[in-house]
Amino acid sequence: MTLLEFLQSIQADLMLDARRFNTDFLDIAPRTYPAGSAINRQGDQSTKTVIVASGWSYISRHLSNGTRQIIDTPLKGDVLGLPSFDWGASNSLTSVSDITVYEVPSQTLRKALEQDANLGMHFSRIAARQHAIAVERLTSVCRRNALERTAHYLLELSERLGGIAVRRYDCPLTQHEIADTLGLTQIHVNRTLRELRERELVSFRAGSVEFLSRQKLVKLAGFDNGYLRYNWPSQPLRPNPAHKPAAGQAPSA
Amino acid sequence: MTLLEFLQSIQADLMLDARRFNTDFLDIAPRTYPAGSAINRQGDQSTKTVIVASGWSYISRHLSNGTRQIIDTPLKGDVLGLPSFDWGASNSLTSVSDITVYEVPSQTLRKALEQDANLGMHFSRIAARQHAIAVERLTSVCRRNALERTAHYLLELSERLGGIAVRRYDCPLTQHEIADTLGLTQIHVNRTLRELRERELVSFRAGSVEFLSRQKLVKLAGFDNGYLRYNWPSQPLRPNPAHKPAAGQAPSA
DNA sequence: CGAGCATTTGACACGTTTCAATCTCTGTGG
DNA sequence: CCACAGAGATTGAAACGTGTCAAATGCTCG
Repeated sequence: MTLLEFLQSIQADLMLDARRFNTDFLDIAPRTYPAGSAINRQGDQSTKTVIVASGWSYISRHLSNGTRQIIDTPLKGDVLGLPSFDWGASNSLTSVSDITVYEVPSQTLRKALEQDANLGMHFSRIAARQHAIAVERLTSVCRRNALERTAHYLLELSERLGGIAVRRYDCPLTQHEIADTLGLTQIHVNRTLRELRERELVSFRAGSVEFLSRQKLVKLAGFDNGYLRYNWPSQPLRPNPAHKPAAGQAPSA
Repeated sequence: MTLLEFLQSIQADLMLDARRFNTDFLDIAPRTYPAGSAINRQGDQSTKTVIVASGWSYISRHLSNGTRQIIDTPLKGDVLGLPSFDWGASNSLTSVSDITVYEVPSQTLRKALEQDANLGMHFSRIAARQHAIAVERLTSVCRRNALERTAHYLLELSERLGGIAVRRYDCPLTQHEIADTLGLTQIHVNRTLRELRERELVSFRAGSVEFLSRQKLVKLAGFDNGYLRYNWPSQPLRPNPAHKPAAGQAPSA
């Protein structure tokens, strides 16, 4: 199996058990960390790319004033530390639950990139999506209040986990971690979640997120899932029957 | 001249007059827009990549609630609409001053990418830097107050314009545009700029930014320019004498 | 000279933070 | 089996930063 096929399979079908794949010959090691591990620390000179197989974690940056900002919570299929992204040096990766990741040495990636032009395009799409997520969060933090922002975030997580059909999902993030993600305080996240619950929009209690009225929530948050779509090219560099443009999800907003 | 050489030259030496280059045979058209033009509109199905040669502009996103968020103010040498980045559809590009850009058709880019493996790496580095800028802004907006945030932004612009040696620069952005960039109101940007001036840190009046005490400003903002460095690989895919890792700037913080 | 846009200033309102407790779990040791 | 500790969640009251509203000033261009 090529690295490209591996990436495509882990990302195309989120229901698959990642361990089904024989990745030995790819020089990719699946590795498990317990909850609360520092998989990468800001400042590390790491030279590996990490692909999330299962579990929750967060990417964070620590500021000189003592605070931290959570950049994103990568989910199954997300790729961290793309080639040329000097990622490990400036970001920490901490597991929230037990987590399984594939760690790809830079050398392996370099070779694979030389051999397969489509792989570069694939990484480019992944990078584009991650950038779109960061830009959407920036927009959210600047232009939406706490209620809209939290609603938007919970909707984004649901779509990234499995699409618009998801009615509820487990989320092990603490209110403090959500606060550090959305630029709020833990206390205000608490009040905001209460209001979302009292308005019968979403309920987030005991690690379980349940949508009560997804439609109203989408409207409140001004949520448009377009930015989460992988932008498959209409014509791959070489024939590639695996993916068509139509593979994207239908908009929910 | 190859596209890669063109990109390298326009980005390596910001002092060069971009019009010196003969770009005809690259199928790259230099094009000038007057101030206030909509070079790209959110929703356009554009299939071109834009390289900024000179002038100021901003990338913005419009929300359903009527507000807008300015994502970035690209400067000379910045590249917009990288391949796979479904950029034009979700972002607007508006000129603030008269601006000259190179517009590269997707087809040209596609061919160039197939011919030169280093070009893909080059774009990857550009994408990484843009992502780092977005992440730093997200961090800034979430964890710095108006004073620190504005200070940080003015420092970032100076470094992107010419490095730490820049004592003053012209900036045609209005307070309203800066507000839409930093997640503030125009009125509060005004108050903040006044305080920065009264504290004798930076002066921003009549389109001119002048550093009064860059050292104190860096400290106030918690500014570390590491995220602005292009992450040149230690070993390019093929020998490439033009760039070495040491080509980066020295940290200022 | 006046229109239009950007800037500047003041007073007040509001959203979010800060501070201080209390409450609810869950796991652990006596 | 219960007491306890510790982490997370919840609530209230007050403080603070930024937004909102309103108006005046300055600048530039026809």
